Amino acid sequence: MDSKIFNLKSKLEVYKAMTGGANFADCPVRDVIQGISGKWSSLLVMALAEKPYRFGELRRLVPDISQRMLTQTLQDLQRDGYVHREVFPTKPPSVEYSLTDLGRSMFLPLQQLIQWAELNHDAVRDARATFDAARD
Amino acid sequence: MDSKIFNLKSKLEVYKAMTGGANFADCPVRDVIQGISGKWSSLLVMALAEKPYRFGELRRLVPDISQRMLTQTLQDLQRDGYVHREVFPTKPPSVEYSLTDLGRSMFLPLQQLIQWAELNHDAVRDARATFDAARD
DNA sequence: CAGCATCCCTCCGGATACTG
DNA sequence: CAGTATCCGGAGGGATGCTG
Repeated sequence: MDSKIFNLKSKLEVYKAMTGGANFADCPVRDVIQGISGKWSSLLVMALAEKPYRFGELRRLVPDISQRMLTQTLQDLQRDGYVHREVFPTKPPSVEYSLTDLGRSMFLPLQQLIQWAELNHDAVRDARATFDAARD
Repeated sequence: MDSKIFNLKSKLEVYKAMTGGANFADCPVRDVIQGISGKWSSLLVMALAEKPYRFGELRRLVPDISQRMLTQTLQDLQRDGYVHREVFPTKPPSVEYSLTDLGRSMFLPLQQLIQWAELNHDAVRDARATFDAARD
């Protein structure tokens, strides 16, 4: 596999590009992956990619998420600019969550990974079982 | 955004497809994302996508990884079938790590995400700064 | 050279109870 | 309805020392 796919010239640059130097927060790849690596993040992005949802709807859509984690994950996604939060001053109030343009553009490559995961999950599971069996 | 992109028909199926029912380990997407969401996983996959490396080479390539985490991450990647480990019975022994076919096929969608991350990392950082500033 | 073992500590995420 | 506040157990990950 050609290193040109990274637009990088040396091993050192591979590392620098990944880490952004020495600072963890400046590493683009890990920073982005971190943002969707939460237990519920990809699930919620996937749901919101379909259409906007309200808080309670998401709660019913994903029954086994705690409301603490739903709140926190949505806040994290909003903080990173993936999700837009709109409050309607009704009584009682309702809040609608939707993907931003940034969120939708991020969902495109994420979707590639999702499709790969659905297609190759069995292979990963098999590899894991084989590895564990060999380790006896 | 059309729900057909998921090959799913209803909200319930969205959830079931993500979770695989009730079992976390059976959820393809989270399971795969989990596998590359470690602090060093994507970094090592990216390095090995360039060419095979030996243990010590990876250590020098990524100076600030502890050898404990290098060992463990490589084992995890090997367990999931992404990485092949080959021991050469020299003295002292040398071990070469390389991507498997499964690892290379997984790297293709991952690369899409990597490219997106490099292009849009600034936007994410800006969104984060704006959000934090507004929260005062 | 390429690991394994041990200690330790932070942070993610679950359970529960309470508000505007 | 849509959150906040608090407590707590377990997993992820760093530092250090030892081995074939």
